[in-house]
Order: sequence, then structure tokens, then C-alpha cells
Amino acid sequence: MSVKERQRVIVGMSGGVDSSVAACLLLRQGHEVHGLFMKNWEGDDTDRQCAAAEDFQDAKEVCARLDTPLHAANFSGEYWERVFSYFLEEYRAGRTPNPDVLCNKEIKFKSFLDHALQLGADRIATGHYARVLQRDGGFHLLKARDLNKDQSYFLHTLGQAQLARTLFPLGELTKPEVRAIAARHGFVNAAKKDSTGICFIGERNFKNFLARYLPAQPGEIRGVEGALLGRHDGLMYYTLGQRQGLGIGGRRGGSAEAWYVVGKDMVHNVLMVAQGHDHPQLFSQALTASDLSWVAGVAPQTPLSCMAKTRYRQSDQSCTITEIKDGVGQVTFEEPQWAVTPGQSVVFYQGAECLGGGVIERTRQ
RNA sequence: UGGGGUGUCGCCAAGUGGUAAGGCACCGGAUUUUGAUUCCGGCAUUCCCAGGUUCGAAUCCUGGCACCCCAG
Repeated sequence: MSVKERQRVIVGMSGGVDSSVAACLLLRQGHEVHGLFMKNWEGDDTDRQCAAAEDFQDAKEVCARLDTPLHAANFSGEYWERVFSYFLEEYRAGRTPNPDVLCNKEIKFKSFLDHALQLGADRIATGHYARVLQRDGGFHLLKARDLNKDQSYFLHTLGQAQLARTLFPLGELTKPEVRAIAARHGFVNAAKKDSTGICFIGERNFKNFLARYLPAQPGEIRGVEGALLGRHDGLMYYTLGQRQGLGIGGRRGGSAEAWYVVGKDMVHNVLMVAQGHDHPQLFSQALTASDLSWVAGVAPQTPLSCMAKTRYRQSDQSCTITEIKDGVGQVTFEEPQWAVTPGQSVVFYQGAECLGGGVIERTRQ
């Protein structure tokens, strides 16, 4: 890690360990570091308000210890308009969006980036586990060294302009190393639990959360053979591959296996389920993805044999992108994939490099 | 109301004299910057009810009650 010229770097600080250590490392590298705490969701209950206040407090304490200024910004309006409204629209349509992918594209690497540049930053940095490599006149997005924490999946919509301005100081470190650094520096959040749930919104009882925006529309639950098995509260509250929340008990003479959501009949408002985690209806051999974006800025030549993930933390799966036309791609997997879900992102890799990805539109068996 | 059958956790379901398996569902936790998945833990002092036999019963006996099927 060579120290280039001293730059002004603004670090997005959440109050968690990762971004704190990111700021710390940048200082050690000789940069001028400012922190910036974002509030992008107007708290809807007091517990959340308190948690957000604590996060801000933690960020302040870390910055004080590092003797670096902490700014604050509120992108709630942008978040609602560009992330949350899409999120609701997708759920309303019976799909399962990934808001955090959009949040990175629209908020962290657009609103935040622009704001930071206005504040005179040369670069922004975050506590993401990923790496940027400048080579052959371009910027490449690589998986983190710690493959267990790699978050490149969520960053696949970033392009050259964003990567050129971004630093991921944690890319070469493992999570335990990051915590050790935090502990060594006496950061209050050294042992703080990793945050989960939708970024800026937090962990929720998901169905209840959705129900606040999308009213219940009860209907039937039917097996793939057509048998009436129960009732659902609304198709939008379920996702493909889901097991919990169906309420289907044992059936006389039937198998003892659990039931999983295999499809949604939006026209008849019927939730379709099948029995057994490995039911054939849960598997897809191919998919169509839209809104493709490529880190390099241009689509690769097809057919392209590469790896892909259809969900975060899934191991890389061999596939071939057979065609790319007008931002829509056709992908065929070597092995059938479990519960590939429209609305979710498919992200492509070659080795450690993240090529880009798109939104899953439909699947084929 | 003539014959036959069945009544064990919300649902399926073992257990036929020795002191209530298991699965599903549900709840809690772990994992996780989406949603899911997965993993771990919890979940009937009680077996339709009331008597009785027995050292001891969900299991045997008697009487009720309920439901199902076939006959009428």
C-alpha cells in the first residue's frame, strides 16, 4: 500500500466498526480524512430513532479519537424517491427487489459522492469489503480478500466514474483483523454487532414493515397440483423459496416435508407452493436479466462463460451469458439454481473480478 | 341409532400395561448490510370425558360424548 499524494478523503461513517476502521486506515496512510454520517431514513419508531442516535454518537466518538471532523448529511428525500419508491413498486408487482444494490447506486455512490465532491473531497471511502484495482487504463472492481465478507455483489452497479473516486480501505483485510484494529484503537464500536437489514432502515419484522405500505390482499395458497392448502395475507409478503409463514401443517397421507413458495399467480392472487426444499419447481436453469450494467462501462462479448451469483453470499455458479441486447441478457447456468427470484440481482464474476450485473426478470427451468 | 371404524400438541403421526417418538406449523436465537434459505433451541405431567381394574394405564374394563363410513 503505497502512499500516493495526500488526498482529501471523505469517509461515509455509519457508526459501525467497518467504516471507523476505514477512516483510521486512511489517516494512517497520510490522507486528510473527514467523516460523514448519513441519515437517509426518517425514523418511524422510537427504538429506531434511538439506534440511529447511538450510531451517530459512536461515529462522533470515533472521529474525536481520530481527531478528524465529522459532517452529517440527510438524503432521506433522495432515498425515498430513488430507492424506497422503487422498492415498494417492485413488491407491489409481486417481485423481490434488492434495495441495498440501488442504495449504493443512487445514494452512497451518487448523492453522497456528489456531496463529498462539493465539500472538496478528492475521493470518498466506505467500509465496504471490496477492492478497486486500476489497471490497463481502467478501474476494476474486485472481491474483497476476505471472501467471507465480500460485498462486491452490492456494488456491481458502480462504473468507472464512481470507482475512480472511491477507496475501499478494508479490501485487503479480514473481519477479525478489522475488529482487532478497532480494539487496538479503543473504538467504542470494536465489538459492536454487525448491522443487518435494509441499509439505513435496519432489521425489521419484514412482513409487518411491508404491511405498513402495502395493504393486505388475502388469497388462496395452492399446491402445484392445485390442492387448496391454506390462505395467504398478500402475495407481496412472500418471496420465492420462502418456507416460514405459510402455516401449512401435516396432511393425512402426505409427506412430512416442509412447504416452500414456488410461484405467485398475480392474476388470481394465488400463492403456489410445493413440498420439499429440493422440489424441481424451485430450480431454474436459465434467466433473463434487465438493466444490465458493466463496471467496465461496456458490455462484454457474448457468449461469455463466467461465474454468477443470484443472491448475496451464494457461492459462484458457472454460467454462460449467451446474449446481451439493449441492456437485457440471457444467462444459462451449468447447474440448475435454487429459487432464482425476479427482482433480485444477478452479478457476474471472472475470478476475483466483478464484471457487473442486472435485475432478474424471469427464469426458465 | 342396525353394522363397522375413529378419537394422542394448531396439523399429520408413533406408541396396545411400565411411566407421551418424530415431522409440519409456531415461537426464540445464530448466520446475514436486501428478501429468502440454512443452522441451533423451545414447544402435550398428558393422551375425548367419567368411573373402574392394577404397584403402575394413552394402552385393559364399564358407561357416556363426538366424528366418519356402510347400510336404511
